[in-house]
Amino acid sequence: MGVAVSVFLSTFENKVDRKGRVSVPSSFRNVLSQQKSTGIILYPSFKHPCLEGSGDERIQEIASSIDAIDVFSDEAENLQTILADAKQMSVDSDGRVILPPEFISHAGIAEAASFVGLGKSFQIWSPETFAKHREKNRLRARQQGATLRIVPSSSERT
Amino acid sequence: MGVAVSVFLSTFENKVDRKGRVSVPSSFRNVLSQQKSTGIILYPSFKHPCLEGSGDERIQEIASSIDAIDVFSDEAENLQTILADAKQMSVDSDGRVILPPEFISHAGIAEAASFVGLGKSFQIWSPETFAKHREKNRLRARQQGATLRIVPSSSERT
DNA sequence: ATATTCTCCATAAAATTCCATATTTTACCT
DNA sequence: AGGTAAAATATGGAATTTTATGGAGAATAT
Repeated sequence: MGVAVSVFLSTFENKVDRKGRVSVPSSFRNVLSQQKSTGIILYPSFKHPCLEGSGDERIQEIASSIDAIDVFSDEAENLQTILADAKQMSVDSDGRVILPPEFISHAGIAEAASFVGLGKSFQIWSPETFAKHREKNRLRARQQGATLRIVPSSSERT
Repeated sequence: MGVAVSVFLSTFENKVDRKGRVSVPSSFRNVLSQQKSTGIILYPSFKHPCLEGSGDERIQEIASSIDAIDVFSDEAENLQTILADAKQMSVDSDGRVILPPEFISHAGIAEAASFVGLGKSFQIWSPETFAKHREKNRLRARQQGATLRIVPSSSERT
């Protein structure tokens, strides 16, 4: 396996069996193991009908972010909601996770699930729903294209 | 091989076999290895029917850029679209990459692919499509009188 | 005991590595 | 400069490994 970049990248569609099992894309598993994550954290997105996922160190960052902001702000409540709804899922020896029923219905997932890489985190969508979402985004990105401002990373990595 | 320049330069046309494999021009591979890239990042262009390519440190920059801005902004989602569509492809021991089916159809590639050097990055086109694109660009440049301001690159990374 | 969850195994499909060869480029020698 | 040998490149195909996925059996809890 090529020495994968340490970010969640690209989109993969995998089947969900009747037990709610679905394979985590192998490249995602590589990122997770590089992050030394034992499992993955999942929580329903409050902006979209999808699930947000990440290695378990990411949730630490979210937790710290809460302390850094006004306790009674909307943002604080949003973040607290994340923690309240988040679940730690284990990845089995075959590289699969089990999506809990609440999560499946929140994302409207049926036969299959799309794992969407977003860098430091990823999302899980119903493939059909994601297709629409992606179209919308691509259209807007094309119009705003010029605003894709890339920060020249001055030495990332640890 | 001449003292390799550190930018992607010139245009090369190579054949695509039925598995989607295509040789990366050797001069491009030199640039990549100089950047210490293990593979290349590819994603479909917003603007054109072609693929954008670069060394894989670029994706690191995009991922960091997302963290630098408001997570829920349009801009963040624009950048995320790139990550969701991007793929890291490894260059095999024979210097080839595999173009995934979605990419091939986005660029309308069939028998062959043109690698077009753009300096810091490159594009991959269907040769026929690129020929037309090139003509159009030439024409417009002639009409508008292309101007180019050179930025005196003060120490261009190592 | 029964239902639910977790492990383990089997297989098909897909991706990756390896090998062979033709063509081109570069180096070297006379 | 010309010619030849050596190296590098591009390209096709085969073999091997990895991944995804379905199902059966073991463990656990109710």
